[in-house]
Formats: sequence, C-alpha cells, structure tokens
Amino acid sequence: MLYESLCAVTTTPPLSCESIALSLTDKNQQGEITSNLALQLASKLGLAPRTLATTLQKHLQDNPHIRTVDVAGPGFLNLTLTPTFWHQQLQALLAVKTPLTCAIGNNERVNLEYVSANPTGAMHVGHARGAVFGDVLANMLQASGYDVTREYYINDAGEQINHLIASTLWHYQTLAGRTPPKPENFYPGDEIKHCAQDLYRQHGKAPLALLDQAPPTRTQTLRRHVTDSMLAIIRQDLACLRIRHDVFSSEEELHRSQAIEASIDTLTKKGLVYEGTLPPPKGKEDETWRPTPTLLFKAQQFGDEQDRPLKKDNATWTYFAADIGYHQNKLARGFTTLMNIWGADHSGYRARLQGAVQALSNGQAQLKVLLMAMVRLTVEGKHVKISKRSGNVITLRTLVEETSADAVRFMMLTRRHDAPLVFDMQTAIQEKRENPLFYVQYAHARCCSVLRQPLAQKILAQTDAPKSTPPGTPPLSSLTAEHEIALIKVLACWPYFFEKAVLALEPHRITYLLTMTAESFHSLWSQGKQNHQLRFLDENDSERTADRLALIQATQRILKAGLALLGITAMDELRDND
RNA sequence: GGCCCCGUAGCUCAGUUGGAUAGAGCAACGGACUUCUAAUCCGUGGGUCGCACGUUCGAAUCGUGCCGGGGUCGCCA
Repeated sequence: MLYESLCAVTTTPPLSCESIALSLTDKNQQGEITSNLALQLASKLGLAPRTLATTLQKHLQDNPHIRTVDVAGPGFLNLTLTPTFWHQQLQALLAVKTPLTCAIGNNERVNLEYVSANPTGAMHVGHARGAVFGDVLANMLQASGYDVTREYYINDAGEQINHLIASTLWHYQTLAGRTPPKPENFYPGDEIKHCAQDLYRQHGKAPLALLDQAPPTRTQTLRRHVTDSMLAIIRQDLACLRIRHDVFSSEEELHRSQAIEASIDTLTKKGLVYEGTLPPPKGKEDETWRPTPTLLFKAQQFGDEQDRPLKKDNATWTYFAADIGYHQNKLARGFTTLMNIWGADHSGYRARLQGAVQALSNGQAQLKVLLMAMVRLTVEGKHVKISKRSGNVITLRTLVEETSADAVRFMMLTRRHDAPLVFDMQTAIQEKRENPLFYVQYAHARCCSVLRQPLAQKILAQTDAPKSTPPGTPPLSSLTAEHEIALIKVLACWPYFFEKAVLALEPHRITYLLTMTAESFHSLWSQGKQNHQLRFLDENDSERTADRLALIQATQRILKAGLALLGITAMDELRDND
C-alpha cells in the first residue's frame, strides 16, 4: 500500500512506473522511505537523474502524507511521511480480518510435491527440512489465493522395494523356523523385522501358506504389505510434525496402469524418443562401463547435458520413465504449475524432468524444482554424524521428541532452502533470545499479557462499543514516540514482504520477519521501563492507552498470523504459574 | 574431468532480486528490574562480502575466469 500510494503520486510524469521497484524503510537518517525511481527512469526519459528527481520532488511535496522530500546522492528520493500516514497504515491493518493474505494466486492450480521419501523405513532429519519447507510453502500459496494440492509420490516400485520384499521374506522364513540364506542387499533396520512379524501374526493360523504361494503372488502380497506398513510409519512421522498431504500417488500404480507406456508414446510421437547409445562418463574411469543401446529421451534439446535413458538393461522402465508418466498424470489433472521439493543430491535430475514436462505440455506448464541443502545436527555445539552405515541415524521422530514439532518447524525455516542448515538441539528448546521461536512466542505472550490486564479490558470494552474518539481528532494520533512509529512501520510492511516471500517461494523470510517484529516489540516494551510515559497502560489517559492497545492488538495479530503460516500455534502465556 | 549449489564479523547466518556508511544472533566487555513477564532491553568492539577482471551513474547481488567446500555423473530412487 505504501508502494501504491507512492506510485500513484509519481505517475505524474509521462511514464508508467509499475515496473520500477521502490526500496522501503530504512532505519537510518535517509528519510523513512527511499526510492531509486529517478535513477531507474532517467535513462528511459533521457534526463539527468538529479533533474528528474527534482521535478518529482516538487510534485511529491504537495502530497499531504509526505512531510519532507529530499534529493540525495546521484538522485535518490528520500521521503519522510507524516505520523498520520503511519496511523492510517495501522488502522488499515486492524480493519482486515485476515492480515496475511493476498490475491496474487488467482485460483491458479498448483501441484506441490514434497517429502516423497522412499518407503523404506523411518524418516530422518534431512526429510524433516523438505517436509516443513513444502508444508509452509503450501500454506503461503494458499493464503495468496493459489489452489494448492499437496502431493506425495510413493516410490513403491523398483529395486529398493524388491530388496525390502526379499528382506521381509527372509525375516518371515526365520520366524517360520527356517534358515534361508540372507539375500543380497539385505535391508537392515528393525522396521523390516516388525513388518515381517506383523505379517506372520496375520497369517497366524497358516503362516507357511504364504511360503507355498507361487513367487509372483507371494511377491505381490509382500509388496502390498511392505509398502503399506512402511507408509504407515512415514505417515506417523509426518503427523508428529503436523504435516499432511492431499494426494498420495503410487509409482507402482503407474506401472500397472500402462501410464508410463502412454506418456513415452506421447513423447515418441513428438520425435523425442530414440534408440541410441550414450557416451561413457567423462573424466571418470569405470571399467564396468559397456556401450549398450537403449531407449533415450532427447533431454539435450531442453538444455540437459545429455540424453537420458528410459529403459534399463533388463528392459524395465527407469525411474525417469516412471516419473515422466507421473508428471503426465499431474498435467492431465489440470495443473499448470508444478513444484517439486527435492534433496540437493537430485540436482542432476532436474534438467531432464523439466525437459520432459516442457515436452509433454508443449511448453504450457512449468516445473519448478526447489533443492533442499543438507541439515547438520549439533548437540552442545558438537556435530552429530548422520550416517546410515554407522546406524547413527537421528530419526525425525527422535528430533521432534527431544525438541518439539514447533521448534523443528521454525528452526528448519531459518535458512534459505539452498543453504546448509545447522540445527542445534539445545538452542531449539532453550528459552532464550537466541532461540528465535521462543523470542517470537514471548513477544506474542507479552502482547496477550497486556491485553489481559483489567484496565486494558475495560478500555477495550469501551472502544468496542460506540466510537469514543472525540470528533475531529484523527484515530491513533497519540502514537508518536520513535519506537512506536518504528513498530508500526514493521507491521505495515508485512503485507508487502509477505507477498515478496510468496513470489520468491521463500518461507524463511517469514521466520525472519517474525523475529524482526518481535525485536521491535520487545524494544518498545523495554522503553517503558526507562520512561514510564511510554508504558502501554495509563489509567489517567484512556485515549493514549486505547491507541497503544490498538498497536498491541495489531502486533499480536501479525505475530499470530505469521506463526499460523508456519503451522505453529501462538502461545497466550509462557510462564507456568506454579 | 563435465554439470548443479554454496563461499558475507572469531562462530551460525540475514541482506527486501542492482542502491547510499553491508546487518542480526552467539561469543567478549559495560550498563538497565518499586514490572504491562529482566525468559527482556540498551551500549561498545569486531569486515579486502573467497580472489581477479568485466557490465554502469552504482555490484555482496548480474557476466566471465580462477581458488575453496558440498552434491552429482547409464542399468539407485
């Protein structure tokens, strides 16, 4: 809204300025709002930046919201706005029912695929990051008017599942009193053992009947049982982080329904599939490499480094082929924007799938791939190795149990998705400034604490009823202290920054803004300790108190709404009253 | 070796998509509780934004080349 009002004022020169970005508030002495508008427009208009800035300055001076306009440096416009302007921003904020929403989505259907961990056991710490990221991004998109479907792709076909099935069968046979040789690629982990035990129990009366089944039938039975029980574990893990999906899609289903054939067929008709041989990997010696002709997708046409195989040597479809079928399926369901959240180890896979989506949709749909960088866990500052081989895997569940779902959700979003993240177990649960979630919750609790006071209740009851402000005085006009205005600015910028965060697909900006808001509020709070004039509640001045309560209400609502986007419930009270 | 991501204070990281004198937290030091919750706040010190060119009024941000870290490189998913 700052943005718009400024644009409206500056459209006086003969050029639209929609595409020109303004920079917002800065806390130093260069005005409250600074704009590089003149610098940007000057070259287009063929004017010197400073002369353009000066003409703009003359127009802007007439604006009643603007107190001072300065031209500085090469042609910056530094504006100082009237307190009334900020009061109006605050009022506008209080007038909206749901503070953090916008309408940029236009009901566009977005398919957001995240987690999609292989159903091979419990989820670990790395999965948690992608899970939280996807979940919060979905929240943000929904709040912005997108029609979001949260999706999970179950990799229940392929070799890994075959290993799982073989391992389960081995456990099963052992339970039945037999001593079969351990299969190759035996899958360690208690989950498989439990899985076999469950199955044994179900077949209690005639456990050996399963072993007597013909191998294809037996495999089918085992497959369903294994994937079901692994998926149950995953769903529980996700549930303890309060993460949900709307749709679970099965890879196996794609194989069964001939969906893969159909999609490859589509690509073949477009002339993008051929039988060929790939060159050997460059710069890497591999004696086992043999040139083998296979079915290839022309990924190079879409910017990939090379064409990519669709069939394995054993004539079954590759994972890529199945994924093409899957994304064809997404497109068929009417999605034009697809977003996939992957671990950074899949970066080499991005170009080929984007190519496939482009080909399948004739360039009508786009696939955005967001790669999650690694998570490192520390305990008391020391790194905990997360390695599957050492069996030292910290599971998602352990992490949540030792901290909390709220802590994991917040901490996982304190960094950009493509930057590595260090998660410190102590910090996540500490009730200290350096735990940002606590810091934000504390600010919210403090807001609630003030609003709970009898005096506050009394004044709120008065202002809620008739309009008690005397006519002629603008509302909220008593909020003039530096720290009060500073807090209003932070609050007023939220809608703008929220929108930017959505467009950038960057949930971490929400945690950052929450921390900034809490900081500004805590700072204002402490002012009241130095200077009692700045305390929120003053029984001798109900006007000022009412205005300050409005500011606190706005702060409280923004904090609550921001936390809600993160899937975290704001706390009204933090201290135990024992 | 090819490709992708990253490199910002001693440590962990932001930096509003090209703006002015680059910001937080932790760690160090010094202050503020007759309270609307001091679980907080205020202040001080701390920088060749990996290096070098280039693009322009202007670069942590964009381009190219190096250096360093991580990931990945047909028949794993």
